[in-house]
Parts: sequence; structure tokens; C-alpha cells
Amino acid sequence: MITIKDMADMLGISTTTVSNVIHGKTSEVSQKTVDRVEKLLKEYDYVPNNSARSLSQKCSKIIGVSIKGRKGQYDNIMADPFFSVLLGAIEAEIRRRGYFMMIYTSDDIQELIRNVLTWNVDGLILLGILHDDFVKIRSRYKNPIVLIDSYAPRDIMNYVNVGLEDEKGAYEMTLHLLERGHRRIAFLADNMEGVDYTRYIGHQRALAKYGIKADSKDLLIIQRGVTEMEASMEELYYMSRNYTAFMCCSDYWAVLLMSYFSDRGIRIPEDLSFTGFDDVLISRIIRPALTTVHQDPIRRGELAVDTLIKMIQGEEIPDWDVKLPVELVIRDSVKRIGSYGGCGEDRDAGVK
Amino acid sequence: MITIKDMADMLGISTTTVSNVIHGKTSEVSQKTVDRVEKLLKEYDYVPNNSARSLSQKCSKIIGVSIKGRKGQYDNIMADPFFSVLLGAIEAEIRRRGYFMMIYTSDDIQELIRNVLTWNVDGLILLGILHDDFVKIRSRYKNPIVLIDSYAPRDIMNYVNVGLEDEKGAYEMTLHLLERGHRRIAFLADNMEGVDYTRYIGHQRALAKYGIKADSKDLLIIQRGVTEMEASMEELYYMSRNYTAFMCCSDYWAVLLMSYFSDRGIRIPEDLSFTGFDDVLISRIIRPALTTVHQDPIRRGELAVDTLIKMIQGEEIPDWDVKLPVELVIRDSVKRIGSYGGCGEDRDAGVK
DNA sequence: TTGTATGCGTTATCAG
DNA sequence: CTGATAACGCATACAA
Repeated sequence: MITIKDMADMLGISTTTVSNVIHGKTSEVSQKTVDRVEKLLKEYDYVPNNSARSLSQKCSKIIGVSIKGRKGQYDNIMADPFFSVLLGAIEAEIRRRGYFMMIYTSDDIQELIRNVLTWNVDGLILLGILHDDFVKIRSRYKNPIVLIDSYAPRDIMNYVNVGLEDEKGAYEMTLHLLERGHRRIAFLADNMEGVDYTRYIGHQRALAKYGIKADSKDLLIIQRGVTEMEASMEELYYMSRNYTAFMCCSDYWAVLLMSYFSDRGIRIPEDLSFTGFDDVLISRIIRPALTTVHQDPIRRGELAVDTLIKMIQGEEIPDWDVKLPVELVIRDSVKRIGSYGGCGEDRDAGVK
Repeated sequence: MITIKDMADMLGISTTTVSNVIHGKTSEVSQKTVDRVEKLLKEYDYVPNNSARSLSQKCSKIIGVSIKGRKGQYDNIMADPFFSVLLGAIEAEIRRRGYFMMIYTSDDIQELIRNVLTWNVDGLILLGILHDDFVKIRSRYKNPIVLIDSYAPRDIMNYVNVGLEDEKGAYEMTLHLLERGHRRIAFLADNMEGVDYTRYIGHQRALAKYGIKADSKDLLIIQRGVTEMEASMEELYYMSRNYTAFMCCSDYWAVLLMSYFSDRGIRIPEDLSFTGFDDVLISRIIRPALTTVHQDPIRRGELAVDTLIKMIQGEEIPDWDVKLPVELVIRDSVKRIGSYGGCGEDRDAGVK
């Protein structure tokens, strides 16, 4: 590992000059010197020491990415294809922009804060963080932050949220169910904060349009955690006879439940319709293919990184709460029900 | 951000003493001083600057993780659930051990090398790297390296490979197909190096046991790249009539193909049987559930990190080529064929 | 056009 | 028990 000083010594010039050549500040250096330095640069394949650079400047070129792992939700959070694809897009864009990515998925916010501070990370991308945690982070970390899938009230602290038309997506999906004659719709979420809450609002709005009052007992929360999940699914299975459709907050859950239910004799969509959210690969692959709300995780990741880097470079961001578009994707998991919207007419045949 | 020097000044003592207290070298410091320092530590929530530490020591506490993205294979490599779950496990273990994870997925090896050198990464975990690339990296990077899914010849350079019983897995799977009466089996891979090659060896060995000579035209390579893939699948579709079973090198491809084929009228497993490799979540979820070879990505990630950290700490690793166990998981995607093993008897009904 | 000197925060050496 | 000082590699303000 050759250093600037080594090269300066070899050429009998100062480190300043070498440094200037490296950074292209070649206007003040004679062409001859430039050539000699560049020759050495190539020859020894000089690689700068970023710890040193980071120490002497204020910036580290590191972007921290953190997913708040909901405790024990899956084996690990990356099992959710939406997160992993999004993360892949973020990584690619960070790299393309010449930054480095440090990743941290724990749910220990204090530890996250220490990590971020200890490396003097230039900017932070936070996925699915809740308001309280965000406040904690903001109080100690002063650099730019971009949120994804967050509904933190803006308050005083500045951030940018790269969000989604969650409300609209849920609204349109619910409308679709209603149009197909469904009246007894369960809304499935795995929490009631942030994104899922907003989707529920959209759901309610669509119901209201049809003069249906949302009933809180139709709001079903799936227990997270590998062990609780099984019990939770069983419970949902028994409740399912009260509904004609399960509207899920993510493809991940939709697909898991569809599999569980169909193993127990429920025919989809004949006995029970399903919808998802995200449009991950698997929803196109399973049969029946899942009717869902499409979003573009690649674009989202890129936008998040672009925005963050703009903030790092001191640009003003006009829109601190962008909402990326969603699109209803109708596939085969929603049954058309007779004009009366009568529910469960041929249900019990399939159950048990 | 308070520094050691700040605290030393506040207490009127030297930085050395503060540093000693921080590192628990308390044997040479009076209890009174220890208490005073620790009080400040808490009060200001001191966080060390890791760039500085990394500069003055030889170690950075960073572990680099790199997946060689095969050019344009997917939208991004993380779309493959096996990789993403493995990565999640690696991240969790790195964190648990007090290290930091820097990730890099490009296929530009030179760039990877620069990244690793510029941060003076303590150790490297490389996923799915090929021999030539490994040699390049080794020539410039001298710290410990752990390989996952690699079959680089050991040569002189030292590394540890955390592998899998690939040969055995493929052997057993092929045997399973043979026992169920299949004789015309296509072997599907997306490359013929490393892991997939080893699996092919196992496949051949099983065929040999049944006195069947492997025919290279039964070795089907799926074109990577989003655009080529479509054409490739179509081609495979037309070739499929020659076979009773498609044995795939990953669940990912198996599942993709099953979906594509069944949309075109091929019934699985009645018309064509499928097997996979990895046992990712999706194989349990699709119908028919996929017969596949199970491996444990969580354990694998943990072992990789554990081994690497041992190497970093200078311990000798007894086994530089561990092969984690696999297990055949029989589900519903393989048909039982009459004792003659006649192929395609009821095939053309479903095709076209 | 080039060089000198300094500081970034930490650890380590060595002397008191 | 404690402290001064150097060193890590780089960038920059300031001289020459």
C-alpha cells in the first residue's frame, strides 16, 4: 500500500503536489510533474486511505442504511423480497455514485446511533422507521436523512420521505373488491403504524364510498414472530369463514396465507379471495397469480439515494414528501361475486 | 461529538489516561480517576471516531461482503431469495460480533479491490466468486478471506471455503428421480462453473449408478440477463417435450420455469417433473410444492462470519473446506412413472 | 509552480 | 500511577 508521502519522496517533490495531481487540481502544476506523478499512480496502483481522508475532512463517503428489524418477525428481515430488492437497488445506486454502503438492521436504536456516529456517516437511509425512533436518531445525528416508508410527523427536524401512494393504492384495491361484489372484506396488517395505517385509511375511504362503515373487528393483525405466526394463522383460518376476501398489506403475507389456507382445503379464489401489496416476483409466480398493488422498488431505491446525495451536497430538496405512484395489477386471486354481493354462498363446501 | 482530548482537558488529565480507562486498562489508573472519567463518558455519551482508530491501528473492524453480481442476471442479485436470506444472516452475525459490514455487489473486481483496500477492511466474505477473480483479489489483498459457494483450487493462497455437500445433494436428488422412474432428465444450470459444476458431477454419478451415461445435450444452460431469459425459457419450453424431469440448480430457476411452463399448458408434475436446490421459502409456498435440496442459509452465514473472525484473530482454522450438510426434501413436484420409466407417454396432451 | 506546516482523533511508546 | 510526544495518511491554508 503506497502512500502519497512515499510517492512524493520517490519523486523528490512535496505531498501537496502529489495530492493536487490526484484531485485533478492540475492547473497549478507543470505538465511534466503531472505526468511523472500519474505514471507512479498507475505503476503502484495507488489507493487512498479513506480513514485518513475521512479524518482530515468532515466527510466519510459512507452512507448508512438501516432497516429496523421488527423483533423476530422473520428469520431475518431480508426474507421479505420487497426489502431485499429495494436494498439491492439502494446498494447499486450508492456504488454508482461513488459512495460506500454500511448496513445495519438491528432494532436497537442506541446501537444504530453509535454506529452512525462512530463512522461519521455522511447520510442515512432509514427503512420503515417509526416516529419515536426517528426523533431519537435526529437528536444525536445531524447529517441528512432520507426515510423510506415512514410517516413521521415532520415537526421541526428536517428529512425527506420517499414514500408511496399508499392511501390511493389501498383505496383502489378496496374499490376493486367492492366492484367485484365483495362486501365482507378483512383487512390484514402486521402492525397499525406508518404505512399499514395509511393503507387502512384508504381502505376505509373506499368502503365509505359504498356506504359501508369500517368495522374494527374486520381489521386483523397478524402476529409476528416465527412461533406466534403459526397460531395467528390458525386463528385467521377460523375467522376466514366470515369473509369473502382477505386484503393483505403485503404480498409476503398474502402469499404465506394463501398457501396455508389452500393446504387446509380452502379454494382460492372460489372460497376466498386474496389481494396483496408490492407486486414482488412471487406474486406473479404463484397460482392463482395474486391481484396486488404494484410499486417499483428499483426506482424507489434510486430516488432515495439520489435525494440523499443531493442533500449531502447541500442542495435544497423541493419536495420533502414525495409519493411514488402505485398501480393496481389485476390477476386471478379475486373472485367475481354475484350482483348482490352475497357472501359465502358456496363457501362451506371448501372449508374443512 | 466529544473527543478524548476534550475530556482530558475537562478533567485536567492526559489523553492517555482517558484512553486507558476507555479500554479497561484500569490496572494502572487510580480508582478516583477511573470514576471521574467514566462519569464523563456517560454524561457526554462518548462515541469513538473509528476513522481515527482505524488509522492509528492496523484494523478497521470492518468486514467486507461481496457478491459477484453476474452481469444482468436479475434486476439485482438480491432478487434471489437464497442470497438475500444468507446476506441477512451474515449481517446479523457481523453485528453481533461487534464488527461493521460494508457491502459491495458489483462484478467489477478491480473496483472491489479498491474498495477493500481503501477501507483497510479486516476480512472479506466472498459469495460465488470464481477462481480467476479470487486470484486477482488475493494478489492485492492480504487479510483473511472466507469464500461461500466457491470451488477455487487452493493453490498457495490461503482461504477458507464454507461450502455445501453439493455433489451429494445432486446425487441424491438424481437418485430420487431415477427411483421414481425418470430416465430422461434435463439438468438445468445458469453457468458451468463452481457450484453448478459440482452438482453436475453428482448428477452424473447417480446416472452412472443406473448405468446411464450422461449426455451433454441434456445439460441445459439458462441464459442470464433479463432480455435473454425470455428467449431462453421459450427454447427450454420446446425442448421440454424430450424430458420427463427438469432438475434445476436453484429453486429460483425452478420456480420461474414452473410458472412459465404451466402458463403454457404444461401440467406439473403430470406432464413434467421439477426439482430445485436451496429450499427457499417460495418452494414451500408454490403449488405443487417443490421437491428440492435443503440447506440452512442462516447457519451458513453464521459459520462464515465466525470463521472469518477467528482468522482475523489469528486462530488456525483446522478445516479450510467445510461442507455443510444438505437434505433431500420430497414434496409434490416429481411424478412417479411406471416401472418402465417410459417417458412422455401422456405428454403431448398438455403441450400446446 | 512547488513546498511547509498543521490538524483531524486515536493509540502506543517511553519517560517521569 | 500519569503525561508528553510521535505516528497513522491525507488535505489544506499559507509561504515561498
